Amino acid sequence: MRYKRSPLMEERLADNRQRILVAARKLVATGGFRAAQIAAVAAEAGLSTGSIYRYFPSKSELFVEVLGEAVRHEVEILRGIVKSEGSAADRLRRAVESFARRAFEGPFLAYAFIAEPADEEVDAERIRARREFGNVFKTVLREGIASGEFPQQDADVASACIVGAFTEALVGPIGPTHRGERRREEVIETISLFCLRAVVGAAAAPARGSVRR
Amino acid sequence: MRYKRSPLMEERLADNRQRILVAARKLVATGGFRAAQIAAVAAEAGLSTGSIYRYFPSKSELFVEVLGEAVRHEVEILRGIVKSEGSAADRLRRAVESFARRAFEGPFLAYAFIAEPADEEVDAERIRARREFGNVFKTVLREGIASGEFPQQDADVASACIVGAFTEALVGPIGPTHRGERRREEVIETISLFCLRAVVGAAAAPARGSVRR
DNA sequence: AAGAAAAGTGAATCCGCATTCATTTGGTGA
DNA sequence: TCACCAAATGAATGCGGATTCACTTTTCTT
Repeated sequence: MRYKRSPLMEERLADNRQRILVAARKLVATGGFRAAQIAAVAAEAGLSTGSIYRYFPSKSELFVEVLGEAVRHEVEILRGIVKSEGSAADRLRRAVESFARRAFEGPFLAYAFIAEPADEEVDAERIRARREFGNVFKTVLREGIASGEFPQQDADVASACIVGAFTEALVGPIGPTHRGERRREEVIETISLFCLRAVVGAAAAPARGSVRR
Repeated sequence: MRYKRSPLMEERLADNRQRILVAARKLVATGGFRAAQIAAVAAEAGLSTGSIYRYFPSKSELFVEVLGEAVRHEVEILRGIVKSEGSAADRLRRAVESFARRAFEGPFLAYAFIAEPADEEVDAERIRARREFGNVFKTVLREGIASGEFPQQDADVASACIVGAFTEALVGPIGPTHRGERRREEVIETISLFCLRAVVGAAAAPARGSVRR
């Protein structure tokens, strides 16, 4: 009779797969893509290099999945904020702040996903990711424009600008130079205000209990 | 007696060096870093692979110089605009527009320099480049803030945001997807208005004879 | 418990390129 | 013109890693 995987086995396999993904993410988060060779991933996951290929057809596909997972998670959070209650401006600000804050928490991972050189396929995925982020912001933008809260503007371009703006501002502190912890909230606020003003077209009051000066 | 290079020879050597740089730039502009192997550069420059190493110690250094040259040129132009007459807002807008317009003209080169994966050293140079661009914008920002034309804000972060904003907005149209020629001026204007509003904190009128709608 | 098939292993391959180097080519000074 | 040295050449080498595969171990079926 044909071989059949027991549920236990099934689970162990799924577990291995997951462990590989986690190991890969961890390596990227720690030392960037450069540190994430297959051999290293295998060691981290407690498997042999050969085994990796039993779960993923190639290194690229593995990392595309790692990136994809992270992005899906991030987008979910942002979507949640965007769909929540409040003015378009407020939701936009909260989304930017939320993203920035998380980027500060996992700097290397963020850096790798935002800016570190990688191979073609992974890079294509990164571009897709940026587009997805952009789309989330585009949603709020459109709502704000429709409601008259924001002035008329090309939402595609403007949302790309938003993504670019906080991305770049974050890579500075995130990448080589680490600004001190103290400045962190200040940077986050500057970024979100920047985006807000850009879109609103007027000095947006810091609003609720945000950190000042 | 000791060997001495004739002026003619001297010139030919300098010429070769220059031709290598041009060849390298051309290849990057055409097919990105991926297409710019030493062998290809050599062929394009009409030399052998070995000869390249007579002029540059390594591939990385060659491309660092290529990038550096391009950046120096760009920064010069931007500096010129920043130092020209006019309100801070106007100079800022013109600088952004100028940069964006040139990026549209040489899309691949811009893409490669802005976003394409490359090796560590080249990438470090790219980061330096972004910082330089940022510094230019920081200058206007500071002036505008000092004069009260712009509201108080962290010029470091804000200038990074500006660079990031137009960079990202350009890589979209520049990279994989090419929006039609028609949208070009529109995109440029959206970008510069975005940056302007972000910094000024108020809807800035399109001013002079800029393209509308 | 034996045989069959899957899963796991890691040393050996393979590959793409940068880099080198033994030769050849061609300026340079006497 | 000769002897010599710099410059140019491009085939051969070296290298970092991904990928493979012959072999071992584990799991499943009867």
